[in-house]
Amino acid sequence: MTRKSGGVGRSTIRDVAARAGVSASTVSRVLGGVYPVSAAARTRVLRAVREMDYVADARAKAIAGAGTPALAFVLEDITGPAFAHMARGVEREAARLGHLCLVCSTDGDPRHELEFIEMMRAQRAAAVILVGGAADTPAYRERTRRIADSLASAGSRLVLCGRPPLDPGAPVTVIEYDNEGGAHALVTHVLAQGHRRVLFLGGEPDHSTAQGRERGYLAAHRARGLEPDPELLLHGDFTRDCGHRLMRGALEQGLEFTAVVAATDVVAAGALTALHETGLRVPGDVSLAGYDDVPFARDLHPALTTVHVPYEELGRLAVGTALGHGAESADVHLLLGTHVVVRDSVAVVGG
Amino acid sequence: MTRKSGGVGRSTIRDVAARAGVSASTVSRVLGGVYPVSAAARTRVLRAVREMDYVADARAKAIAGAGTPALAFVLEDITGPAFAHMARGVEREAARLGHLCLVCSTDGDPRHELEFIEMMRAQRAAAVILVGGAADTPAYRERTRRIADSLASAGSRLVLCGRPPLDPGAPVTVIEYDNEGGAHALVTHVLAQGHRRVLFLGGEPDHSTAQGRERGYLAAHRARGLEPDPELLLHGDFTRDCGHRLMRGALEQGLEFTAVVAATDVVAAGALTALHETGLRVPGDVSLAGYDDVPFARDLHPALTTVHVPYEELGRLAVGTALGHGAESADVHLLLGTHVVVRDSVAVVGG
DNA sequence: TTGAAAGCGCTAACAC
DNA sequence: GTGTTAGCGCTTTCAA
Repeated sequence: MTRKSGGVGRSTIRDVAARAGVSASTVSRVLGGVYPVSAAARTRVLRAVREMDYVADARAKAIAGAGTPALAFVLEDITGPAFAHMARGVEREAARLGHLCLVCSTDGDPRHELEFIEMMRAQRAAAVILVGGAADTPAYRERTRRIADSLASAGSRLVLCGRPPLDPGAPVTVIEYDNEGGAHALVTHVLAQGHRRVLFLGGEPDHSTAQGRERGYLAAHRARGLEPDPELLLHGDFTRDCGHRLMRGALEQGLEFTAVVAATDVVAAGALTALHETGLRVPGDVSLAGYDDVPFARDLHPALTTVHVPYEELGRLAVGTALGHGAESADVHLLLGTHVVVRDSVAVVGG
Repeated sequence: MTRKSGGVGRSTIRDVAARAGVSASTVSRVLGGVYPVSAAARTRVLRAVREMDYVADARAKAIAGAGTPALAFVLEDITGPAFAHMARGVEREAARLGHLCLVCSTDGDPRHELEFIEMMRAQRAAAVILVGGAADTPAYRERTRRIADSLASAGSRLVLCGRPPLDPGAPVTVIEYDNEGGAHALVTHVLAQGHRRVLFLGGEPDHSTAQGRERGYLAAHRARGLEPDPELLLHGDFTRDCGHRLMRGALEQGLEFTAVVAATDVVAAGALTALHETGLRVPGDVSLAGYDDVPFARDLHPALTTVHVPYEELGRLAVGTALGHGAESADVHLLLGTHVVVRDSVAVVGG
């Protein structure tokens, strides 16, 4: 007796069939809503379904070739505001398209990342979306390329969302945003206020996001015929504490500067507090700018001048493009624009 | 010819078996790592697996009774800092225990919630975790009770994380934190600074979280023999804009108060900006407190006095307790403590 | 319109 | 040790 009869334990399509006095195929057809079924049978089946509170096992369905595959996304830390917004974009678009979402946090450990990707591959996810920047090294490219191939050969697809692209030919969808352009515009704005010694604060030096923004910082200087003092580049990570620590350090060392551009708004928040603690006025004594335009940026005091990044849109597009085409379609590479949001934390130098 | 031979499309355990010159069972045994297999066979199998980049289909595994079921969590909006921290707790603990996580955002719409829960039930998730407060109405209790029963009868389990509990006897795990106690302590602290007209700002009036905090606000007053003016209770929602709008409104109307306690830190952030815009000094002219102790609270200016809630722990416990026991185990109900974090935004009245 | 039967990819009980 | 066989819960031919 393999049949489980009682109320406990999920009921199967055969239980429903028995109760409705039809065959399993008929139940399947009713639930699928496709094939012709007599009104009488349909009614009896639906009643049985309701009475038993039956839901078809999605995994069995999937294995039998029906059902919509899940979407997977992997990020570093869901509590980061930028990550969270990309996640929201992914999640919303997936829901709109009827897909379930699998999610994993790596805490920045590439080994976890690999493990997770294996799991998602085992789940036969329609696509695996890697969210957020990474160290853009040869090792990264090789490892990620291998993941892309492996996913592709399993009928799935890799999507890089806000992450360094791979060498041409890799079966991958890339949705980026313009770190360099945004930083260029922002720093240009700062320089236009007369600042000449602008600190660049935070960000891991080999991280693609930090590098892009730093390139913009440099380019903006050079476009004005300026060559920034290398001492003004202070690296660390992307945390609030890093911004705080670096800022204090710079102040205590007596480093000279009139403005600071932080790698992210979160870093800027820490820096701002350090500035306040030192008794410096922003932007009276020193100007400060961030990057990301996270929600709390406008409630800092002064409201933070920053660069807006369409994070949610990024996530949405990642899903849309990944699902929108078969494996042989052209490999999409999108670059979304950013723009400066001028608020109150940057002022004319000496003003 | 049902066998797909080429490189495209996932390969099956039988493909691996054929390549290694063994039966499918042997492959299964090698991969499962349990049964005795000859070294020779094991080697050949592992080589084939590597060469074909094979990963067993987790869904087929699951359906055959092996594999670890996924965990599901449903929240309103992943970009809310409090939600995000609970999500992190859930996700980390799930990962530690080897479970995958399914995630859904409802945008606060109970219909979406129901839809999602159906999907998770179809996935045969080990547990469905509902994250975040809700309107605690009879309809809520009934609906949620039905969900709990339905999940239980399918061998899954409902977990309420930071959400109103159900009537006794419901097959549900509840992990709450002390909204009322935290608010009581916070408001007591504010009153101790001599404030007598304390605004309570934001939060949907029928939302369990807001209600709990409001109860604490009231209780703290009454414990001092004070009866707060009903006019000082300003309802809305949990957004930054609500805090901003409500605060401006109160100021423009000339409502009298010397301190404001916001329903959340996010609401407090909006209120703080409104205060600044009006030229009022905090805490010189008016004191301000929040609730949640989100990361940006200490980078507001002045740093925000608030109530710390162990959100991540909440999520972690939700997973742990849900998975830790069979269906017939005692129905856990935990209430986690909170504590006031005194920073700089509340001062002695008139100080 | 319907049921029986085969099959999806995997595991596990049962021989050999 | 290893292969054969019989499921897991579902969909989908194929006949009837």
